[in-house]
Amino acid sequence: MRIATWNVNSVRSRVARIVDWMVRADVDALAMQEIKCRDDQFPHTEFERAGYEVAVHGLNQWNGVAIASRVGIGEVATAFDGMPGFAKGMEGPDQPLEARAIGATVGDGVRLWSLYVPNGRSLDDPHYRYKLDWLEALRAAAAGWLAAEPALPLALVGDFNIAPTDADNGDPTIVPGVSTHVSEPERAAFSALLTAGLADVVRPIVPTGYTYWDYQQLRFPRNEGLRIDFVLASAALAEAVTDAAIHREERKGEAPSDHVPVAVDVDLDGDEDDADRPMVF
DNA sequence: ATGCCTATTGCGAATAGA
Repeated sequence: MRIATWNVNSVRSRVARIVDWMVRADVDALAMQEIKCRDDQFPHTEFERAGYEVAVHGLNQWNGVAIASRVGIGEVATAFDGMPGFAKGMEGPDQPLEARAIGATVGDGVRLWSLYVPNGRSLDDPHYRYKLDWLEALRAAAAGWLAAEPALPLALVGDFNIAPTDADNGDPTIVPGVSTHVSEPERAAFSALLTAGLADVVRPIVPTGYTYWDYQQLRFPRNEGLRIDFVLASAALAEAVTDAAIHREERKGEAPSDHVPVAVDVDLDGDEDDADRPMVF
């Protein structure tokens, strides 16, 4: 089974491009972030015509996540336990939840979460505290799932809005000590996910390369990007990974997202069916 | 060229992104 994650930066503005890629890249299940619409605005027909069922969690024009699958989709959840909310100018525990997480079981029992981690905005913004709290709640939830079922094939995928190492930051405007995405608390929060039993399964196979380039200042032609989109897998899933790719070519051409898809092949039943499927087209 | 920000709301300027 081939699973992928992609911050699409509005599903309505580039639905043809997204579905074309899914078909061309032979993707079985795609986790999307920043769909920027509600379920009733989502372009369901285009996905269905290509053979995908979609579970959507979108509240308004901001954020929004979805999972498209042609290998079944069930047990949909639109938040994880303990997930904090946020509203500008509000403090305290009653802030509304945003559409930043959707979980579903796809294929042969893979528990897939499409995650859009808060940006943080700046180190002194309340959104930054929210980002750290959100990540800690995610860690606690994932630790709970794995404690209950150590052999669970769990995938936490999406836009984590953190460049975990300096090698993941090629953008000269993102400065350690000044900018979000590279601060020590953010990197510690990411590292805590790994300690909780999740592994970045792309980096060992694709050791270099970014997943995001700002639209401004020729960031893509200059290759001044960030690696902030990840596939984090539990041990049971990580050992079944047979290939991975960052689809850099999706940053080219007409009206691209500022992020590119990241895809992983998993072979849970060990039959190596995917061994001869080309990863990049 | 892989090209100089982009999407949404709503009709223009604000918000958000990272």
